[in-house]
Amino acid sequence: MTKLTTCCVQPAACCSLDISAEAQDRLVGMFKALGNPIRFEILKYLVTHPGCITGDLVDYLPIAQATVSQHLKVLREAGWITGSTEGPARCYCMNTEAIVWFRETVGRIL
Amino acid sequence: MTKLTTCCVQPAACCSLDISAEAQDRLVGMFKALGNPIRFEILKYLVTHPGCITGDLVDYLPIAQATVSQHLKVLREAGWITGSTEGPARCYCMNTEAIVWFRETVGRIL
DNA sequence: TCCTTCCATCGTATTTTTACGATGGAAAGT
DNA sequence: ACTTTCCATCGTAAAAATACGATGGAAGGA
Repeated sequence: MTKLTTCCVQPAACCSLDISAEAQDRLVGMFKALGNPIRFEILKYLVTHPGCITGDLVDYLPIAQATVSQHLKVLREAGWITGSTEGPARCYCMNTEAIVWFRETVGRIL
Repeated sequence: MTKLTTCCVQPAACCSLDISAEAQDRLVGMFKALGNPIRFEILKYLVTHPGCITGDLVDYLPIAQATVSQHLKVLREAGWITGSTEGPARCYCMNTEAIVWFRETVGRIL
């Protein structure tokens, strides 16, 4: 291994990189899900409009309903949001626990 | 706007969502770049092997040299890492400033 | 100068993502 | 029971990401 340390500082002592394979998969999935402008916009919208339904997002976003649903599914599967049935509609919220976990995990390994 | 707040809690007072369009683009780009298992592995490797060269990563990762270079470019353009020429080789390091910015921004808006 | 090492970029094939319209299921109102 | 509303899913087209081998440029050693 060639090691050249003249070009950058050593990592801080806090960086342990102690992460299980499962946690890493989960984390990468969360990164991937938010690495899309529309999905980021959805999460932003949910911050200011907690409990809104799919139709609200369809009205707000410049894309078709089917596409919004698809993005919501990605965010749900990545754990960023939760959806619950409210009569005929579907109510979406941020998953606060997941967000806390994300922040803590990123803070721990990076 | 239909608002159903029975299904989730209100957002914390800390969540301002105050982010410029440029910052949002940068943030989404950083999310996107790390939303790939290989690139996450690269960043992890750089934490424990700061200042390593491309060849080290090529030896470590199960993919071709051209692909490693491509991933390094993505991480560089997203701001996660910096590369400097060290003779014929190329030395890579995490971009500490960018990581701090990422952590702070995520903490502020989510 | 010539050769070797190191690695970024090009061209391209394959896979994945993103987007849409169409369809249908579930729930509420008539 | 019928209709309407709401939205997830299906099928598919287009765009983007990912992977590879091949090529060539830049730097150092022989």
